[in-house]
Amino acid sequence: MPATIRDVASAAGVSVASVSRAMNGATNVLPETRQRILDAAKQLRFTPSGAARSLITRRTDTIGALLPDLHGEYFSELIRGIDQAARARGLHLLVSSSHGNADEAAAALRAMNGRVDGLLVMSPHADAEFLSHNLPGSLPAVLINTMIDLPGHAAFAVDNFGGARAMTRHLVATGRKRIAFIGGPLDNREAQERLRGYRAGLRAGMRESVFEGDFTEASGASAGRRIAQAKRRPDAVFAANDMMAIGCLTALGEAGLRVPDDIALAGFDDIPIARYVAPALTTIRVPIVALGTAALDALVKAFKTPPTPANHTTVLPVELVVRNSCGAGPPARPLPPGVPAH
Amino acid sequence: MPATIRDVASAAGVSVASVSRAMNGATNVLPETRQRILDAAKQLRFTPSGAARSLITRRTDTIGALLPDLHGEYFSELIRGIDQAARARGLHLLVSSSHGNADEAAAALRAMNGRVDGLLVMSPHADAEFLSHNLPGSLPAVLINTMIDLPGHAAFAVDNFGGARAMTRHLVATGRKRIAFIGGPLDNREAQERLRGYRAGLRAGMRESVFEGDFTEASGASAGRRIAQAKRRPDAVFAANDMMAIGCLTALGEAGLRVPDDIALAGFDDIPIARYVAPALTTIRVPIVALGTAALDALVKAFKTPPTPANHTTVLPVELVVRNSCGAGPPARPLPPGVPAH
DNA sequence: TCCAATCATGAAAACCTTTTCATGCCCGCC
DNA sequence: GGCGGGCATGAAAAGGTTTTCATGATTGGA
Repeated sequence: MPATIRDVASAAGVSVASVSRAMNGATNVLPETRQRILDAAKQLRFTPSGAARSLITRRTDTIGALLPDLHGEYFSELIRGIDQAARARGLHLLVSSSHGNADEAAAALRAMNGRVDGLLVMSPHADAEFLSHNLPGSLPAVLINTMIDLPGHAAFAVDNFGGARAMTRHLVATGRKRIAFIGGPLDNREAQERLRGYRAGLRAGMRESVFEGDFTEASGASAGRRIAQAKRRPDAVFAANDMMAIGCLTALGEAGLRVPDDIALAGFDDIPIARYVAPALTTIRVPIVALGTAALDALVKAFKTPPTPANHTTVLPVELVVRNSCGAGPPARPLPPGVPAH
Repeated sequence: MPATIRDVASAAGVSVASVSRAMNGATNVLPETRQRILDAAKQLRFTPSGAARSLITRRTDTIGALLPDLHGEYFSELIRGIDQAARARGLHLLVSSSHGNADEAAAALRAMNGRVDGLLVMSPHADAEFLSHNLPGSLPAVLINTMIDLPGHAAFAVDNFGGARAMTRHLVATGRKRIAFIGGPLDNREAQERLRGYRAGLRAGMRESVFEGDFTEASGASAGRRIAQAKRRPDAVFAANDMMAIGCLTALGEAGLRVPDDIALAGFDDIPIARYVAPALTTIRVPIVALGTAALDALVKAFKTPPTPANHTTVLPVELVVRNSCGAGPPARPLPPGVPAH
């Protein structure tokens, strides 16, 4: 039985309208009356109900984020970007994660209606039809990391194809002959693009060699073990994301292979941890934080100007970051501490 | 202008009550009527307004989490634990982060009222008075990582003192003579406890040596530089959290010091990255994920049984994890890949 | 001195849903 | 054949706030 605005009104001997005015800082209330109201409110520990308020206001000051997952360095960074931009605008964040199947995702989408002013959707396996069916009508939404063209919705993605091609070409250019690829989930659009980039980056005549993975460290380790035992062992491994590369790194080390001397290794994403592993991971830098802030900014913009029927999908550029794991790293880099100078 | 329940009702030629019943799966509606209603709802893309619904229902199926920050490995893990438990119960997560000052935190707390069924509060600098003043009355709340005793609220914390003491004792036991400590923010309760534990772990006669830090990697690096140049250089550094230890590791390496040969290094938290740095970081394992799930579980329990006036604060045990950065790591551990066997 | 205008305040509608209670129908049973 | 009971449905209240409109008082000017 929390105190309501009525309780405050009767305690202060005024009408609910005056309480509302006083609480919201309207000017047209006598200073003396306002003080009486504020005192009563404090005494009763009154806090306006967000539900009631946003029912009438039609504003929640909250944006919803539908993400495939909430943990791990990638999403941590993404949320950081979103949160940063949201806080700058005084918006709250309602997060919803991990929708294995479409029904769950649809339910989550529905549950958001009326609790948020807009939606940030990153759903790697959702297609255009699913979204256009399940996105609550008239709720602004911005799509993240999907190549879907959904008229009326802004979308942001990173250049997965270009990045993977650049990395593959880099490995080719540094003399690697047999480049293996550890892929992501088959139904994941980003993973598909990266695989496509890998293929495009191979030199004519090179044989592709794709190992299965699912973006987890464990799957990278498993692929790494298979790679270490391959009859004709690759001299380079390109993992579709950093976590798999790190798993692979461990597995290769345990198999007695030296990175990068025996085998080069590269990842994708440039999550913070990539700099810290030994050897430091060559990877493709994805502007994860910027992705989050850009998406939120676009969403806020959509609040003001109703989205044009033409969709606008922005592809953020990525960047090749060469470190030591591919053998082409800057020799000037100081040795990792703890490693004998030898 | 989203469709409301009224639109659906008139489209299907029934009353709003029937629509509500049909949408919520009540049994007492004729199959034929239900189908007509569901069709109309789908056609109009009707989604019930969460605000209106939770206004009358007095349930939001959402829990609010007030955290000091959202990014970084520590919070990523914490959120993971919370999200895991929340999803298992079909609850949503409204997160709010980074409240530099008390006013912001109070505002965030107020904004949650009426939008959540319960609160998870981790606010390292909030004291009991602040909380008892600003926690919306009658909203169940669970406190995380605070030693505050707030009657009627469950609280969870980790054994910061015991962990820090154990680590210090371990360094002492492995023969370190001059152990420096890099502290966290002065107003942070956890940091205070860890400092206290460090002091308690030193052997009588050992001089304490505390360097300033703020839990960030940069502050750890800065402390590391000062340590490397100290006139009587410590032979061990115990950082109050892993990120500072990692910053320190880099700084020590750049100063030409070898870890652990020249100087031992230890952290606190055992965030995932601690295993990957070279040398792997000796640290205190904090059950971060368990902390999150336990807190959420306790909150859900508080929904059912009104909290007893007696408060119940649970201290989770921590564990010493010895790796290579303190020179006492298991020699059996395979060399990090890429490091010449030498 | 009177009228108009300004201003603080209150009454009530509106937001959208759930739920209780009433109504009317049909069926089965005595 | 009449009556009670079960059942589908509708009308209306409730939930807590904001906001519009009306009201009454006070002030300033003519």
